[in-house]
Amino acid sequence: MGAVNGVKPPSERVQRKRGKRIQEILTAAAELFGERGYDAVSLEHVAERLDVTKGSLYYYFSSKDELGTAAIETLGDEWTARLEQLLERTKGTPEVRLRALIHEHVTIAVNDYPAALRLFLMPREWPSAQRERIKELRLRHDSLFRALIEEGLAGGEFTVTSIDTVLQCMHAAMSQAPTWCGELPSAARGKAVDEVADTLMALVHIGP
Amino acid sequence: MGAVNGVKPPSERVQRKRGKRIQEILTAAAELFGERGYDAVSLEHVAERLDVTKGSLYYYFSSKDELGTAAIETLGDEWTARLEQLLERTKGTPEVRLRALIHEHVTIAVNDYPAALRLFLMPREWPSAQRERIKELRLRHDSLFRALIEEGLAGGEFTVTSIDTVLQCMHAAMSQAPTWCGELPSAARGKAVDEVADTLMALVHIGP
DNA sequence: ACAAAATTTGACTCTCAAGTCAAGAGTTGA
DNA sequence: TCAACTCTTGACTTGAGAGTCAAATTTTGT
Repeated sequence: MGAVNGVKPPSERVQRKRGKRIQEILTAAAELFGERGYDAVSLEHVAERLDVTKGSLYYYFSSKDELGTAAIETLGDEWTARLEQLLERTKGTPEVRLRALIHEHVTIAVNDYPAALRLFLMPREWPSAQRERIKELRLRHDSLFRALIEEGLAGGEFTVTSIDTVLQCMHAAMSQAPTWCGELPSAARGKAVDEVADTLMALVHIGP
Repeated sequence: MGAVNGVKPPSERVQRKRGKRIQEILTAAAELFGERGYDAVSLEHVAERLDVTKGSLYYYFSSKDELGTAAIETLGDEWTARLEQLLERTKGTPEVRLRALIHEHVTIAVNDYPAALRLFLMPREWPSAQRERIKELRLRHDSLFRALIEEGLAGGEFTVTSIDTVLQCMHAAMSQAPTWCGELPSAARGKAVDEVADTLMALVHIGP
């Protein structure tokens, strides 16, 4: 009864090539979305950066939303990986490590993806089909911060009113940072990022 | 030499009426932009809310950007006025007053204009012609917070690394609040807003 | 009541970006 | 080499929203 599948599967080599192409597209798209935001980037922009035409993109992705979601996922993975690496090479108290994490996160945002964070913070911009996926990404990312804060709380180094609220405030501030640090002359940026990190550390040290 | 102005100026009553109409339009537009953001609202939406057609809006404003800027101005004025009123009726230490200010600000954002704050925070969304105007609005608004913080610093109640950074972080967090508080069942919102206020107060009490 | 002025309408144009697709170019493997 | 498959092209359709405008409607002042 099962119909015999009449078409050959593509060879492995061809599949690998396809996978590579998809990665190239996702990287280009992630960069653009991260620089200018989802709505502001058209598929022609993405195609242009790759020196192809829009039509090709539709050969790999069936819609802008599908490409967009996949690209954000790529971006999120890379970002999280960089933060994890940072944590691996940073030893010390939760205080020291949390500060380093914040600093790295803001640095990535300011230097590499000035518009990326609002993609994660604002589900409003996304078609509802992709919301859940975005939330998951956000959660994984959040967990790096959360784990450190919990560790600090357990050790009595940190105090907070509500850990969720602290996380939300922290992320909000870090997401906004590119907007204001981006305007600064690059000489002043380093200092600005440091100040953000110092200031945000206050969130886990409630009152006198 | 001066050419005689051959056209009658409209009567005062007519002018007042025109002014009122403009206010109606601005109010409707400010509500919509505040709820859904600038790009997501078309002039047809605005017109629909007023039970007229798009064409009428162009009788009063020459472009969407002009209407948009004016509407944001209206919204900003109203918002600032509410905050000023709050301060008038709240006496006490800078600590008490700053907390009340934050609380009120977040409450307005969450209840009335969930998408409004990003219009102020993200110059990116605006055509460059309007940027400066928006920044001024933001500045006036900021000054309420800044004044209180400076007062607290002078009195030795507060400590900060950088007052500008604190303000930026505070605004970023308050702007984000509607996104996450909005998802909560309305019973939990009050508590959430309180926690945001408590948490943000930590920003002006830099640690031990 | 009526002419002039103010306002509103709705049909129109323009532009931009998403999405489609048949035909052509390039690759692969026998 | 050649047939089948993979990929790319560019011209196309479609839809949404900004902006225009002459004509119709409503308001105003006399």
